[in-house]
Amino acid sequence: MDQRIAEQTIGRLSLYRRLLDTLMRDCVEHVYSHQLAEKTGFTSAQVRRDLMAVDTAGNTRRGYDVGELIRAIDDYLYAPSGQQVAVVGIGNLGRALLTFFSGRRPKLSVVAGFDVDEQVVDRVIHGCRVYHMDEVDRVVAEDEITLVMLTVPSDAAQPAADACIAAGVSGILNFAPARLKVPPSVYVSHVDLTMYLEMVAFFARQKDGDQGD
Amino acid sequence: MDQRIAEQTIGRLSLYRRLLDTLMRDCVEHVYSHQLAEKTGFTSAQVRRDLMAVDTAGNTRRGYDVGELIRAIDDYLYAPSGQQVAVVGIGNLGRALLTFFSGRRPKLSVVAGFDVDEQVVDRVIHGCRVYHMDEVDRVVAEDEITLVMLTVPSDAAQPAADACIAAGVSGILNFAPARLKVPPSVYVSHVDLTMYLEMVAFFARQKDGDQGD
DNA sequence: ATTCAGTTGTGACGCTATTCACAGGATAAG
DNA sequence: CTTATCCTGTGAATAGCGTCACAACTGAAT
Repeated sequence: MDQRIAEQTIGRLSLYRRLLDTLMRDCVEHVYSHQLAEKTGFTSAQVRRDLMAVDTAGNTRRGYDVGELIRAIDDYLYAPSGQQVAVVGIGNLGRALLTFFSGRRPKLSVVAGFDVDEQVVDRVIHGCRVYHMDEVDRVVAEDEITLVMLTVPSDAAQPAADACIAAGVSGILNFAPARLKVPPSVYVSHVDLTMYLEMVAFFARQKDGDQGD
Repeated sequence: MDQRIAEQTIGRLSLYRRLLDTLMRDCVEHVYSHQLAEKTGFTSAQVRRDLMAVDTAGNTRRGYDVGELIRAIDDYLYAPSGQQVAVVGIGNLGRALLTFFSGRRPKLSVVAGFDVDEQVVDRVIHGCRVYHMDEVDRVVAEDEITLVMLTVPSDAAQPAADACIAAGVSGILNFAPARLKVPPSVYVSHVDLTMYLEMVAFFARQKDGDQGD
């Protein structure tokens, strides 16, 4: 974790990492930067630039060794012991996330859910126990949860985030359509579905207008 | 829809637009760029720069008129008649999106779902009829659907996208962890949940290491 | 041994988005 | 009417990211 690294680079590394899994499964041993570029839609220079961040060295004739590259990206991207994640807000979206992430990435385990609705508290969804928000301090400490995905209604987002931060969470993936204020020691990323849909609507319309290109 | 506009600008305009709704509800009549900046976390210069794209003029003493600004952003961002949206892939995430967008933005109505599973086909979820993928051509034409949200398993993503494009869709919001190849007349945006979570994991860890700032 | 084709790693460059900074303008107060 | 204040709109400067292009290298073929 040496110097300042661009968010975009981390995003692309995560993408390469997933692609490498499929290559590994297909028993591919080596891969060129231009092949990774082809599959991701970036340029080969971009791929090589990104891989400079991780501790690896491509062979100038065979490209990158798939196994070695996976190890290098894993070392760079993931905590050795993994990180535990909770979903806060067990509505439709929260449930979908519990299902989606169940066993998807080995180093990121979703281990708990939180809600305030007695109807879902104490239920087990996809192997995850749902706790009442009142228990967030205890459960976050006990299960060493460092990350939460926040899927509560927008007016509940800030208080819920505050509670999680007080409990010791250091990263929040926020799905509520509200901007969170957090101390500088906490990292927040906003996944704003409404914004994404409006962006697609705008640019799709623009493409329709331009007819092609 | 004049000249080339940055994707980020459109995203921020969508954000300002939503914020303005709450101001309007609170009967606020005028707003300064620095107030919008405060609420969104951008700089006031950024806000003013973004608003240059839309047809509006702030008053140098009172700031922007809230109603006037809403009108200007709406004119710029939305098709006068609105756009119809479909959800393709009615799993947990698809259902969550149907619920989430139900009546959320007046100019973007989710009007249909598609799936291949006979168990969900013909059911009505949150006011949306679910059709079989075989009917995509007919339904897209009849309901004038121009956008889809794609929430199918990753190996079904490309064929599903191709079918939608053939039916006339011009914008795709793809939630499947797969990069889509589409003709240049179609706009695609990838919402890669795994990537977002891994980014949060990385930067949260980095903040933990740095202890603050 | 030599040549050759095709790759990596990276300094230099260029482009685009953001921020700075200030001229010009509106309003309220005196 | 004049002054003081605090805003907007925007040209210019800056920063950040991605691309170019090429030296250095590898291994296969001859």
